[in-house]
Amino acid sequence: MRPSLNHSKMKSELEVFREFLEQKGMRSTPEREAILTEVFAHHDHFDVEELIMRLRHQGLRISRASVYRTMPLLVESGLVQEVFFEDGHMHYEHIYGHEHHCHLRCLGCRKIIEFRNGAVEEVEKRIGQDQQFEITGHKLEIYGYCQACQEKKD
Amino acid sequence: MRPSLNHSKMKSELEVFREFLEQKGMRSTPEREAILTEVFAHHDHFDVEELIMRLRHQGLRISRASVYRTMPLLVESGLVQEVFFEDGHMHYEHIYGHEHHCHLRCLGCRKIIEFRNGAVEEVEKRIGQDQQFEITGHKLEIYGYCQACQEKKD
DNA sequence: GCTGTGATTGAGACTCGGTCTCATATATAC
DNA sequence: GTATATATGAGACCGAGTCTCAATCACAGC
Ligand SMILES: [Mn+2]
Ligand SMILES: [Mn+2]
Ligand SMILES: [Zn+2]
Ligand SMILES: [Zn+2]
Repeated sequence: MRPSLNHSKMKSELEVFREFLEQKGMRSTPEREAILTEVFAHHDHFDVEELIMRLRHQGLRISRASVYRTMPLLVESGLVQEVFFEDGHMHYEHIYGHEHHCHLRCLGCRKIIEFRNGAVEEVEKRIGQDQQFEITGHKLEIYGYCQACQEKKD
Repeated sequence: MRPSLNHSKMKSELEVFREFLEQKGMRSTPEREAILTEVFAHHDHFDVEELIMRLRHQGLRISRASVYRTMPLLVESGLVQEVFFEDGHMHYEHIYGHEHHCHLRCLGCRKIIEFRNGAVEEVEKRIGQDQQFEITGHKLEIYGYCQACQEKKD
């Protein structure tokens, strides 16, 4: 599942990113735009190493440092989010143009299943009121074993 | 909030840990038990560095390696859980003897508020059925700004 | 279009959380 | 008590991510 929103009247991610950079007094560069493009070229949960490899595969030699420098910008602009920390490094996904979703993770094979659920938004709202917090978001991960991995355990 | 369960007929964490180690063919050692004791001596979200400092403060010189080796055992035994990854390292809390809770985090001052909520358990159960997963747990974090930090932003 | 200037890039040094190695020490079974 | 397999500690090592600095480049102003 990767439900997309109706894109008809949305800005492109490139437009959003350019405006974000401009409004921060930062420059739009070929490196930053190539990274953005590559991030939106795949629908998956990736890490920086994979991203660099994909860029290389496109013939683009963008330095590690630039990729690492760009990730926080993509996150701050709201185009991308950190999904989870696994195997000693962070994993990301692009979110612009997609409905909010949570993750179900198999502890056996590490498969990830995405799901949407309104109840969590309710909880979020109520806790925000209770605690006088201005809520900006949430992350729900459910852990368990997929059917295949349950059978493997016998 | 750190709601405790009724401890009257519960095993102590030390008993649980000893049984866990025995059943894994591992040995109970003064180092492991001192680490366990220190972890249960404070109700907070700590990192390994803090834990080592606390042990030092008790006059105990347990090596970094031993502490790092013991953490996964505490997690695997269900006595402790990883709470979140922040500032480049993992944070933990002891959970044995405490009801499950989730975390509300202020992105301004990094204050953490714990809360309990039954709705998440419902979601967990339903998603497990839908996806044929055997669920073992979940982690819900809500992000936002506490009242003080909202005011600071003006 | 050209220029000037401050932002950006890339190479590689560096940091630091966490792991591994191996010699020494010790818990436990007999 | 002894044997032996497991655990510890010191420090080397690893790898994700950051920092430095010289060279490059985007873009505002002419
Ligand atoms: Mn996802
Ligand atoms: Mn907690
Ligand atoms: Zn699985
Ligand atoms: Zn705050």
